[in-house]
Amino acid sequence: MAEQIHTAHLEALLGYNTRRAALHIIGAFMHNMAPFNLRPAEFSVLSLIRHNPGITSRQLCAALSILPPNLVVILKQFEKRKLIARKPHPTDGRAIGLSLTAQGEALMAEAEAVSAASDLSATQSLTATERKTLTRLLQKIYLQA
Amino acid sequence: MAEQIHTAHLEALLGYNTRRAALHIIGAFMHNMAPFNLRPAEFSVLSLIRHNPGITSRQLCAALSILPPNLVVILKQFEKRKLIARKPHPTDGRAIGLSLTAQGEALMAEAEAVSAASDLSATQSLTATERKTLTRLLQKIYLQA
DNA sequence: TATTGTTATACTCTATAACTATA
DNA sequence: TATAGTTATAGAGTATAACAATA
Repeated sequence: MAEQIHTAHLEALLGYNTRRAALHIIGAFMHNMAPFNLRPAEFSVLSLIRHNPGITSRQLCAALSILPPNLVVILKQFEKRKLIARKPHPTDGRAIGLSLTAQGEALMAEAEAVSAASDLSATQSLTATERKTLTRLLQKIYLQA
Repeated sequence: MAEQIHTAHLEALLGYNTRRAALHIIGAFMHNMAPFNLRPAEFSVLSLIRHNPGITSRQLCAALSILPPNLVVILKQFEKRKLIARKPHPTDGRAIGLSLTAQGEALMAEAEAVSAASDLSATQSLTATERKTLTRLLQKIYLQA
């Protein structure tokens, strides 16, 4: 019962290690973002809108691998919270350009600072160089193919 | 509309990068494991039972961060598929020791080979050295604290 | 005909409360 | 009283099908 469990075989898999590390970092993220009432997907949507004013739903879905029906729910809540504004797209009558309200901008200025601090805190066992190396290798995986 | 979306701010977050990479690798894993009818959590449970015969539910939950009620469902299906056997624990009457049946052993011998191949294929943009470095850094994150 | 945004809905994953039997 | 295992259920997260408006 008090025996040591052998996990070496699982720990040889990059899928297992990546998932465990992601859960660790994102767990801290969710805890630190709770005061802002933002979950990971919601934060990333607002962040992309902030740095790409006028972005459309379709572009958000493509960039974040979110399915359109699920984004609709997120944007609806943001509008209710007065964090985003919808403006007709200049050239495409079907599309709608998204941008942050002053309130959304204020929220995200704080939230992005907290997210960076949370990231550092959750990976404080790494040196700055190791963080940079890790970032490069992870992006090599999902930005290829 | 055809504008380039700026994702630099998100890509500076380790949480974002780790999650995207995990989704990439685990997507391949699920695709390759479909013939075995094993999803990620199910595979890891069977793998731990295989390399730790006699392991208990509680030990599985602790090692894999699975909540007991969710493990019950998984084990019930495994028993229906005749992949695992339950034997009373030698010293603790409350606990039950888990082990693979011959059928479960045969399935996992194949499944673990496929999982390793899937892992390599999903990270083929990395060199062997980079994979080793990545594994070390990821484990440093979630095995600490 | 293809695409943007939307609705409704289903399925999976994860989490909580409460129970039983053994320690 | 504490722990191992279980039941039932609720909540997120993710997925598919089908539609209206515009290109």
